[in-house]
Amino acid sequence: VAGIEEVARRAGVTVGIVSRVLNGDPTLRVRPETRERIHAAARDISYTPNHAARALRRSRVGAIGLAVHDVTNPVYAAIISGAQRAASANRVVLMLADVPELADDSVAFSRVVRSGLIDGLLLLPAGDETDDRLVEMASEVMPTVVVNESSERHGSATIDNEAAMRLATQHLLDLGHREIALLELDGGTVRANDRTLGFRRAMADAGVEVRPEWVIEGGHTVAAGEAAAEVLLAMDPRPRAVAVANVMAAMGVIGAARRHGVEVPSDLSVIGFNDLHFAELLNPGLTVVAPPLRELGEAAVALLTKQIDCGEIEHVVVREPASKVIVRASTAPA
Amino acid sequence: VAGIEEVARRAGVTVGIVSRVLNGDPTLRVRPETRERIHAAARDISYTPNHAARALRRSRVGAIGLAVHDVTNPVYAAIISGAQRAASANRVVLMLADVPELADDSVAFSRVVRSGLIDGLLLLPAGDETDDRLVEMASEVMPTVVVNESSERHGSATIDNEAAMRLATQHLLDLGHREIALLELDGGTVRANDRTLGFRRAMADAGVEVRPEWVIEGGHTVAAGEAAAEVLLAMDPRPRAVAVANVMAAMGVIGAARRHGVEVPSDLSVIGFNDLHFAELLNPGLTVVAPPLRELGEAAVALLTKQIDCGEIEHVVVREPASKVIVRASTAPA
DNA sequence: CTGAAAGCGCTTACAG
DNA sequence: CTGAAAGCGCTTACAG
Repeated sequence: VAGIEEVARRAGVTVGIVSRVLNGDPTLRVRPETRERIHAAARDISYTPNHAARALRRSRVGAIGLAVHDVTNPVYAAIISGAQRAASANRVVLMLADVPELADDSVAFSRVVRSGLIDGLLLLPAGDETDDRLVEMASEVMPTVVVNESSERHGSATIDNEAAMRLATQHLLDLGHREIALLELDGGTVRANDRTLGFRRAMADAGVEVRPEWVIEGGHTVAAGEAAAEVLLAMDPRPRAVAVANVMAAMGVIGAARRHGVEVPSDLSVIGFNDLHFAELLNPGLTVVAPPLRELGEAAVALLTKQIDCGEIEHVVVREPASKVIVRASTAPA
Repeated sequence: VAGIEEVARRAGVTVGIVSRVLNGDPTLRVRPETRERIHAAARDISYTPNHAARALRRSRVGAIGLAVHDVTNPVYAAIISGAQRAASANRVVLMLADVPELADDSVAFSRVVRSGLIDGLLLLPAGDETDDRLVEMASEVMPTVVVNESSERHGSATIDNEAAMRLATQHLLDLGHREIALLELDGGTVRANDRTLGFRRAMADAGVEVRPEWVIEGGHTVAAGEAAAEVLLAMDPRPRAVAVANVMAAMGVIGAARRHGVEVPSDLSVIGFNDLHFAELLNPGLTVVAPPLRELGEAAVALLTKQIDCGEIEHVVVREPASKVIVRASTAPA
């Protein structure tokens, strides 16, 4: 792997000139001919600047980290893929990291965050205290932005959770439902509150009463959703529709309903929050409200890049494209 | 972020000594007292060696790349998570990359592969020509190992596809099935052949005839599996069980069966290849043969690390733990 | 036992 | 218009 020295030798100039030509230094005046020779030489040997050397000199690496709780969680897929796309477009490399590992293993934290391996960190919190610890630790050392959750003191990129949940609820209302339950998101996060708020607003706007006992915590796992659904299905009277603030929990609801002999959607309509690439393949296919998660991932990268460049902490709410309801088979008219 | 200079200043020694003490240079003799002062100083300021400086000096980065076609493909989840775990254990950073991007965008390829950003590359081929191109390009520049597919000329880590498929087929045979079809994997890869071979071996060993028209290509997507199932279900006579060499295709089979009014499992037993975290949640829950994919990811990292260290190309087949059939609701006695 | 110095491959003021 | 040189933060032969 030949270096800049070799390019300089071939072009008959010094390495300084090569560097400035290849980096497009505007203050540099060279004859077009020299410039051409340099480009040709670089092309000939497929010259690629050494990453480490450049990073060391510039004290800027061209890489950002994305810390998630579980790479394999399908809910993160769209965000990760949006972030990856934006990173590529910005000529920045994206590195996946593990939140629990980073938070609990100080060697791992040092290696990834303190060593200058990355210029900034994107953090996708799940809602437990590990997240808070990590974001505090990281933000002391480098630009950090929280993704999918609001944050006062740190940069943050979110979707409009309230609007999305209002939309989901509206879908049930539009189908003629009035006996609607809510399975709230757990974790006490801002997004959990916003989703509950969206539900209540939609219900209030439609003049439909919210029965307090029909608003319970549904968690963010299949098991938690199942457990919550058990409670709901044992009630009398029982709701005829349920808005679930998390898609995993919504899957759990369908499973519990099946076991209870409750038909979805004829006995119970279910709508989840966030789309999944396999939502269509469930039985029944799961109706969801799909917020712009891919765009959220993209926006988060843009925000972090900006924060790395300018140092200013900003907050962004991604509203484009608007969330939309993807109607599948788990919801039906009342 | 303080550097080695600061540690040296605090400990009252030169940076050379600090470096050698902290890196555990065995040829170095220092008084325990000095050693202790150095460690204390490093601890005090939470000294972390600068990644770029160290990489530049050592010409060894401590990072490896993992190129996949689609980060969000749930089939890769277990492999990725195994690789991530092994990377952490080896104090190596894992970077996710996109196969098509790397193969088709020479700037991206240079930035990731030729710049010394990573020490080696893991490649998870999907079976198209992009993979071949990328593995050729990459292996010329750095240690490269192919994951989940055999390769003569490059390092490779695979599972025992034949044994796994034999197991899947055996499960159907054990249930008393004789009219068994096979949906082959597409792509003409070694693993595709091995899976087909496993099916044929199991059938031969059981003395059950394989009907040629019941062996067709099922692809590796839901849509392809559906299409293949349509063909199968239109046949007369029609198979009562089907072994599918890919799990996405198996999901497609279930969908197609449902639309045709063919009950799974009472009219048709279906077993897929590879587990999915949501296989349980499908309806019916999908029976699969689950090879040790997480261990495959781990082994791949180990192999690449070794290849980076010693330069020798090796091949490994991961057989521990053995593949196992996870019985769910999509298979039933004949 | 410890220090001084070269050098990894770049970028960028500073001279000419 | 172009060259020579310093320096980013480390590691490691080489001297003392």
